[in-house]
Amino acid sequence: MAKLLKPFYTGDDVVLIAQALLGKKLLTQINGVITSGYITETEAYRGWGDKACHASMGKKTERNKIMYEDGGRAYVYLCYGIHHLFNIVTNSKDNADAVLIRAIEPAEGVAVMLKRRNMKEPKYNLTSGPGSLSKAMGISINHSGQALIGDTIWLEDDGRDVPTKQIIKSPRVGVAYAGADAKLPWRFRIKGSKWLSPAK
DNA sequence: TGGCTGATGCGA
DNA sequence: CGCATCAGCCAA
Repeated sequence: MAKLLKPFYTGDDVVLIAQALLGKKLLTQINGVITSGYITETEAYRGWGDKACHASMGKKTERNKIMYEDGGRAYVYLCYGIHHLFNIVTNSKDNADAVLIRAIEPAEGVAVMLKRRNMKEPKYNLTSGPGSLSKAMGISINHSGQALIGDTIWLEDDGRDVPTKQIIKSPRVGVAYAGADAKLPWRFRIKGSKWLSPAK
C-alpha cells in the first residue's frame, strides 16, 4: 500500500526505527517476480558508541562504507562466508546506523521462496533467521547500496499495528565480543509470532 | 549438537 | 600477502 519513503529512514533514533519496522511489509522484485513478507524481528545497530556495530568507533572499510551514507539504503554483507544478511541503513550521512532484519512472516510469492530455499512445503523456518530470509527473498550482496525507494527492494506500511506492549525486547544475537554493549536490549520481536528466529 | 563455509580485514 | 575471524544454517 503506502511505500515507506526517505523521511522514515533518515530519523536519528535507530532504536525507535527498529521497533517501527515491526509489522511493516518487505518486498523484493527480482527478475519480475515479487516476494514479500511482514517483518517480525529486527535488531538495531548504532555507529556511534555501539561496539557491536560494524561501523563502531568510526571504523570504515570497503564493506561497511555504505552505512555512512544517508538512510534508506540496503546494506548486505556476507557472514560466515555463506549467509547474506540484509540491513537497512538509517539516519543521516556519517551517522552509521543500521537495522538488521532477522525474520519475516511470508506473504506473497511463497512458492518462489520455497524454490530458492530448496524446500518443498512452507515451514516456520522458511524466513526465520537473517540468512534464511535473504535467500528466500532473493537478496544478495549485489544489492548492497541499493536504494529502498525504488522497485527492486522496498518497504510498505500495510496498516499492521504493533503496539509497544506486543514487542519483546532482548539482547542481540552473537555479539558477545561487544563487551557491555552486548547487553543492550536492541533485539525486537513481535510477541506470539511463530515466524521468529530461535530464541536464545 | 557440531561441522561446514569463504569473504573480510586484520597483522606481518 | 596469509590466515584467523565470524551478527548462521543444516544434516544428523
